[in-house]
Amino acid sequence: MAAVDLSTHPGHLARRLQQAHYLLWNTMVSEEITSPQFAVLNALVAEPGLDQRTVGERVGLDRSTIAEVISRLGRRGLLDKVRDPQDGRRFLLRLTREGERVHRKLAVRTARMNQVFLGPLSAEEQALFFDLIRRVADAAEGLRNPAEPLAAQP
Amino acid sequence: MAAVDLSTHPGHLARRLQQAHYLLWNTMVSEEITSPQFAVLNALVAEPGLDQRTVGERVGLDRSTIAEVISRLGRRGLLDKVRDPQDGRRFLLRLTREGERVHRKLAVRTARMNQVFLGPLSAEEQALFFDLIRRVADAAEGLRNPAEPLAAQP
DNA sequence: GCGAAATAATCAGTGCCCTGACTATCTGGG
DNA sequence: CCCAGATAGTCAGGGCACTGATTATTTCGC
Repeated sequence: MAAVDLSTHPGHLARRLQQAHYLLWNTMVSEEITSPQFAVLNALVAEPGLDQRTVGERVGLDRSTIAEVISRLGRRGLLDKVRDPQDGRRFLLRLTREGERVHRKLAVRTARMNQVFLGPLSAEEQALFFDLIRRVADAAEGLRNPAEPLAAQP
Repeated sequence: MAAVDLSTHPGHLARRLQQAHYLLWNTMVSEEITSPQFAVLNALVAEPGLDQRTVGERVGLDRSTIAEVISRLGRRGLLDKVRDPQDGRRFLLRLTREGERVHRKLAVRTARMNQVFLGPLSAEEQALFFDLIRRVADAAEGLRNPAEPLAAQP
């Protein structure tokens, strides 16, 4: 028997972490608006008028997924989509009043949820938690992107 | 503007971590077999003859999701499903020869991938990484499960 | 023995996530 | 000016993940 211990597999742990977060979000934040949807609302609060692709970049979603998320937010009346008059390929996105209201409400609840979620860790451990995950995720993303050269030699 | 910094939101980080892992898995381990599917193969190498629900428990998947994953592995001929003669509700699961072969092959590649994925961290940091994530995930799961009493008073 | 509660699995429905193919639009070189 | 290449968005297809409802089987209480 050559079975492996999954508790030392970062992918398995990442999946479990995300599932645990999903459940807590559902009970403490919202059953309607998901965490990725909130991330999109948040990006548009920070930078109103972004186009779809750029929002996806900001929150880390590919073009297909961001299209679905935005369509759902649009159906709920939380954002408006208008053609960019300067560039007919783009849609410019902007929150509605209701979208801003929902963002404010959920921002408060999200902060509370994060406290509960990270409750088992001390303040220093929380900082470490962020740092370690961020470094691993950034490095893995860097492996995909061709590592843009500092000065391109023509 | 009341936008929030997502890089201090554990849920957002967990999602990014999982996405990064997904991409690396795809390039370094397999495009056919996914990480959850490997987890199921691994559980059945450790304990052949488990039923569906128990496999789900071992790898952390609910009854619906585990059914899909098992159906896909069955279609690929990696496991067999037979009715439990003792209990007609259950299906007993067992890897085929091919299933065992695939598990062995992927176990090697997975170990290599984990080294690359965790490469940015020192050995102590890796241990910390596992510990912190596990504690957060365990605590959050515990919030759902009613915390079984040590001695049930009848 | 028999009917009610519990359990294993399935199904329908929703949402996230990716890839690869396609359409529409824009931009730049000849 | 016009077409080739780049870019924004959509669509089809596959897989993961959850809830709530349903079906089949077992088990427990009487």
